[in-house]
Amino acid sequence: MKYSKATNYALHTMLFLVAAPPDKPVGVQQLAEQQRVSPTYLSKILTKLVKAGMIESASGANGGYRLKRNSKEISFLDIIHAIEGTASLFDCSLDHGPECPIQQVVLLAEEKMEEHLRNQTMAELAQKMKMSL
Amino acid sequence: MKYSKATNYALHTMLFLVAAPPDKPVGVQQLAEQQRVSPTYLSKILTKLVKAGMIESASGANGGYRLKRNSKEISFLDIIHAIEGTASLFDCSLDHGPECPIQQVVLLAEEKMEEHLRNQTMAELAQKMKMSL
DNA sequence: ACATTGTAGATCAGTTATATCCACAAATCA
DNA sequence: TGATTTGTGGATATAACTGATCTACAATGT
Ligand code: SF4
Ligand code: SF4
Repeated sequence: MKYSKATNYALHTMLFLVAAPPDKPVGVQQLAEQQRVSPTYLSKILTKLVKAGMIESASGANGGYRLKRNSKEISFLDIIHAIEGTASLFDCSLDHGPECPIQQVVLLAEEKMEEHLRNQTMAELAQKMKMSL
Repeated sequence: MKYSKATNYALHTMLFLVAAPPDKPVGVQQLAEQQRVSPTYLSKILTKLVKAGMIESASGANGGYRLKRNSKEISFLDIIHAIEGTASLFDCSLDHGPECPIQQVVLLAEEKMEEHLRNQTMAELAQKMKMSL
C-alpha cells in the first residue's frame, strides 16, 4: 500500500507552482527536469490536475502550466484524489451492512487520514515555505 | 492505493478466530470456504500471522489455527503491518531533510490513520461483536 | 509559415498481486 | 508401524497495474 509516483510528481509540481510567480506559466520541460522524469509522462499527470480545475495550461510558445487564480484553498487531499481516484482504501466484495466491525474501524481510520490531508491547503503550504526561507 | 485482498483475508480470519472458542483449532479448509478463497493461498497468508506471533498452527488430524493465549491486545495495525509490511505510504527518493513540507503533511496524515488502527484491539472487537448479537 | 508547447492514444516493459500445484513435514490415530 | 489428516514452502502461472516512451496532432505565439 503506497502512494504512486504519479501522486508524488503531482504534489511536487503543485508545491513548485504555488511558490512560482503567477504571471508566467512554467513549461513541463522545466518541471520534468527538476523531478528527473520524462516530460510527456509528467504532462499526462498534470493534465489530470488541469481537468480537476486546479491548474491551467497554455499551448504554444511561452506556454506551460500555472495555478488557477482561486486555487489557494486546494488541499493535499484534492490533489491526491485527482491522481489516485477517490475509491476507498478498503473494499469488501460482500457487504454485510453498516454494523460490520471491520469496515467501521478501517474506514474511520481512513477518514482520520483524509481529514488531516483536507486541512492542509496550498495557501498554508506557501506560508510554511516562506517561513523556512 | 488500496489494502490488498490478503489483508482483507487476514482481518476476516482474525475476526473469526477471536469469536471462536479457543480450545479447538479451526482448519484452513473451513476458513477458506467462508471467505471463498483457495485453502493453500489462505494458508500462505496465515503463515505470516503465525510468524508474527499472533496465532498458532497445528498440523495433523484436528489441526488448524487458533489465537495465541495472550493475543487479545493485538491491534488492527499489527495485522495490517504483518501482511502489508511497515513501509511508509510516501517515499521520496531524494530526501531534502525533515523540514520538507510535503513529507511533514503526508507522514503526519499517515500517523493519524495508524493511531486509530493501533487503538482498535482484538479484545475491543470481540466486545463489539457480542453487543451486536 | 514556422517554431514551440501541451494533448491524446497506442504500446511496452517491469513489477506486484493473486492464485494454483505439488512435494513434503508434522501430527494424530488405528 | 502405517495410513490419514493438515499445515508449509517452492516453483510457477496469470492478471492487473504502474511507470514510461513514442508519435502524431492540436493550439498558440512570432
Ligand atoms: S464482514 Fe464486513 S468487511 Fe467482511 S465482507 Fe462483511 S461487510 Fe465486508
Ligand atoms: S521536497 Fe520533500 S518530498 Fe520532495 S524529494 Fe525533497 S524531501 Fe522528499
